[in-house]
Amino acid sequence: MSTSQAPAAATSALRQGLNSRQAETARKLMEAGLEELRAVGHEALTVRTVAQRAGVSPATAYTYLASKNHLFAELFAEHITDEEPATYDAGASTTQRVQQAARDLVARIVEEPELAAAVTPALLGADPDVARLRLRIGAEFVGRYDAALRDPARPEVNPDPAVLDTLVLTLSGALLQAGMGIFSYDQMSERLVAAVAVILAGTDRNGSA
Amino acid sequence: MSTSQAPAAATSALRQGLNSRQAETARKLMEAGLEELRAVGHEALTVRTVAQRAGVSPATAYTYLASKNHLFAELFAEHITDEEPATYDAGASTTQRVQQAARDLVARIVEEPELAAAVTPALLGADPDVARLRLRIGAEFVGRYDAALRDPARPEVNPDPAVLDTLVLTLSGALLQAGMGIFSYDQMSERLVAAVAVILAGTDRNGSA
DNA sequence: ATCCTGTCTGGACAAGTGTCCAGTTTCGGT
DNA sequence: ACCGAAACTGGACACTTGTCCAGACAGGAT
Repeated sequence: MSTSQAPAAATSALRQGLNSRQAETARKLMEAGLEELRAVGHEALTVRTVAQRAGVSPATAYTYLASKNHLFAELFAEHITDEEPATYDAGASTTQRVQQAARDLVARIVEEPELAAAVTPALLGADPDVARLRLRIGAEFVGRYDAALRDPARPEVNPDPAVLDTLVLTLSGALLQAGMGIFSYDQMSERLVAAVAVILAGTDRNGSA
Repeated sequence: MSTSQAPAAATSALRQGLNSRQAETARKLMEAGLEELRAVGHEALTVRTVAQRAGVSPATAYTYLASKNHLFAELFAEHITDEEPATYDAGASTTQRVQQAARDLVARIVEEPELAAAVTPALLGADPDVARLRLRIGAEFVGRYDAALRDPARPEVNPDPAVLDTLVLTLSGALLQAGMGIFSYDQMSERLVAAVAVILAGTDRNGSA
């Protein structure tokens, strides 16, 4: 009865309601997780090896990380979120802006190829921790395309939701197909840029390839 | 030295180069797999429970099924492939034909919701068996959209590959998002139909919403 | 009827995953 | 300097997954 293992909520928010000591442990685990991922890939990585690299016992690691998948989702969400928003050339057409957004996003993802490979299966899990992160990641995608779709001259008018949905669907699809190895993450960029051109061909009238 | 466990290739084609006895065992396993999937869902299903339901030892099951994921991929490929090709109304626009194709595909998928939920994560695995099936499934998707895109009056002219790619990306994306629980498989149909309208808005000139 | 080839069985096995708990360390407050 | 609460440790645990092998079994050819 002298312990209370779980920080804050039992299986929740890695970065919420942690005191400084816990925050430090969590940070070490995240960093070790990314290093381990780069070093051995997502297949070989286990929560225990991450714990070891972080200089922490497996039991401790499990109080912060519900699972391997949770770690991957957390790392990916952080990676994709930690980027300054793009600024678009004033003269760019909608198509050009959205294509830029797609390229930026893919570039960011490709920076950590192992993470990209790890996250797609991870996000499909049923863990509540993962579910929360899925929403955050999805929101980030929507936010980026939404921003790119807005006319710089009139940023208050909302983009067509059907177009936005379709763009996000192609992005998810590209992520899935790259995750499956149907095409490389390098080719992903071209595919998405082409898809953007197709999708906006009916809407945007000055800039589709 | 008295055995040769693996049928044909060590870890390959479930339906190729099997003699009648093996084919019978394989069939029993596939049927039992689908029943088990319906009964307990893909989380609880294990190769061992499928073996038991099929009246076969676990060791035998493992000579046909490399893994749970392999089973799911095999079942899904069979399910999606075993359907008579749609016929389209002669007067239908390209958009209408493609929307019909999307609806048919989703309808087919929704027939076995547990299978749909199981297959998305399964297809992301690295097993060679799964990789083979991924290609077959992908080809089926492409084939259906390709057929729907062709003008019934001039079926020999190939559809724009960029449009075809984009359609397949949205389909994969919808599958992924439904697999993640972002929307239900019921909503999937609407989303895809809307996406088709957006994608073909620039191309097809008589039938987009 | 017998043999031979190949399929199937039963059970043991190693490896990995997440849980649990009793005990130790750390650190802030008094 | 001490005390108590909270974080961490080490190790055992139950469970699942896929592999392996020696032997039992069936079915067709001779």
